[in-house]
This record gives sequence, structure tokens and C-alpha cells, in this order.
Amino acid sequence: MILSKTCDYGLRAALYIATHEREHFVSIRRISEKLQISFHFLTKILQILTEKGIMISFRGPNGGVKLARKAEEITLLDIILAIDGPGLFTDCALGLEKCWEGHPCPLHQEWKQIRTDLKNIFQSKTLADLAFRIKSDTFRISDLAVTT
Amino acid sequence: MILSKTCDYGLRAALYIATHEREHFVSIRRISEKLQISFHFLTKILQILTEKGIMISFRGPNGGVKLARKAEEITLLDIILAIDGPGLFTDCALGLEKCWEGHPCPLHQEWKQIRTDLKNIFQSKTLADLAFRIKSDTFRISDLAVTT
DNA sequence: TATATTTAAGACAGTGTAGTCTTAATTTGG
DNA sequence: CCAAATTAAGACTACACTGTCTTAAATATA
Repeated sequence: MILSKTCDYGLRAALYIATHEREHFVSIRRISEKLQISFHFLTKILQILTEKGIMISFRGPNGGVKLARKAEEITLLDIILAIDGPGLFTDCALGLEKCWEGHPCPLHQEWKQIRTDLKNIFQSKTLADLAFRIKSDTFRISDLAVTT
Repeated sequence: MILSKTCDYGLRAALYIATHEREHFVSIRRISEKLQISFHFLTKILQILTEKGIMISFRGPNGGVKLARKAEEITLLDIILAIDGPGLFTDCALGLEKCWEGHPCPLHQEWKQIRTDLKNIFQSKTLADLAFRIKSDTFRISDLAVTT
């Protein structure tokens, strides 16, 4: 698994929110039901994104979470870095602690390229980009169909 | 972490063996000491590679393990598939079970390309390719220098 | 044949991720 | 002010991955 399950859920939830932005808060209960993710678990994940300043939360009736910035300004990379950290984009393919230009593992150059490609993909896609695809109804963020 | 630690260790051990091929068996104890990997843990990992037909083992004095085929004929992909399985090259970026051409997640196309690139890199590199680099002494398979 | 060497096999423990549950704090609306 | 709704926080459980240890089986050699 490239991304942790926690991160997968975080991304899916962010995409759900991005496709339902109407200036108000979306309740975590609703997201968890629509995406079939454990409510309590999702709450903890979204707390991380709130702590990191990617989302804003609000308690009480009509509370929930919403994106802290416009969906056009949040990339998948922002969310991945917040939840899984930068390891995916920095770690050695063979798991060596000390692997750099001057002291490379035998896969270093090729791996550097893959890591760059990976980072570029996640950085070049915003929540708005993918939300657009989801709204076009041919892309999905859950194993089951997601209704409004 | 892209590859499991078990897989990282398996790759490093295979590369060590490939750089020390002299037709005879290399003891796991020796590999574990040279690469600073727990002996018992490494034994279990190499048992997997033996079960999968990638290595051949032999018990008793002067026993150990060796490559079942020539280093030129074993790719990194062979070892990764044996230990971690094919998930890295098949799984959806968002962790969806049901994500395919007809029912893609919004990152499907881009992700497919990354998975292909990943697979190509691992498939195009044989143990011999990397052993050659290691012997040139500018590449390493351990955080510490590896002596003969 | 006896002993030392080495892998095989499996039980067991430690750690981190994933997931559940309960209680507290905040907010709205009657 | 009170009750309901909702996130925050933290304790707790389950499971997989990582790592350790012990015993068994196989092999070489003296």
C-alpha cells in the first residue's frame, strides 16, 4: 500500500467535501455514512487535517468540517504530507537510512525519478481538479455509489 | 514506505549474494553480519525466497543459500512479488477495492502510469545489473561499508 | 558414529496502524 | 437555561508487521 489507510480515508473525505462545498460545514457523520468509513476513525483523521490547517471544524448543531482554503488551492500532496508525512518522497528504495547523491544505493538515480514523478502527480492535482471529475459522474471515491 | 522492511532486507540480501557469487553457498549468518540484519529474521525472509524458487538452500557445514538462477535472470520485481506480492502494481491510489477502467477513481489514469513506471523499473533491473554497480564501489547496500 | 555447522519450522513478544468506545467541550435553538 | 447535536480527546482493543528464541532436521568431517 503506497498510502496508509488513514491517508486514503483522509483523501476520500477531502474529495467528498470538495464536491459538496456550499460554504457551510459538512458533518463528519454524513461523510462517514456516504463513504462507508467508521465515524470515530474518520473523526480522528479529520482532526489531524484540522490541526494542520487544511480544514476548519465547528462544533454543535449544523457543525462539521469544511476546507480551510479553496479547493483550487489544496493539493493531494498537502493532505498526504499532513497525514503520512514526507517519507514517500524522500525514502530510499532499499530502506537505507544513509542514501544520498554522494553515497547512493544502486537504485538511487532511478528511484529519485520515480519519487519526483510521484510527488509531481500529487502536487499537480488539486481537490478542485478531482472534484470536477467526480461531479462528471464517471469517477468514484467509494466502492459504492455516493449519493449527494 | 513503498516496500515492506522484509522486502528491503530480502533485496539487500539478494544483492549481497549476487556480488559474492562463486558457485558455492553463502551462509545466512555471514549475510546478516555484513548487512547488519537480524540473523533469525533474515533466515525467515530467505526461506520465503527459497520456497518461491528464487534461491536454493543447503544445510550443514559450508551450507547457506545461493541464487537459483543466474543473477542476470533475476529481476528486482521477482523478489518484490515473492515477498510483498503484486499489490504495489495493482492497488488503487485511494485504496478502493473496486477501481478499474470502467469504474475509475478520479486519479486512475495518472496512477496507472505511475504503477507501470514502478513495475518497469523493478523489472528492468536484474541482480547482476545492480551487483555490477555495487562492485564498482560507489554504491552501497548497507548503511555501513560492506566488506567482502 | 559423534560432533559441529547450518537451515527449517514454529512459538512467542514488541511495536505501530487501524478501529472502537466513552466522556468532555462547544454550540444552537427552544 | 436546558436539551440536542456535533467535534475533541483520550482510553482501549484488534491485528499485522517486525523481531527473537528454541528446537528439529540435515550435512560434513574427524
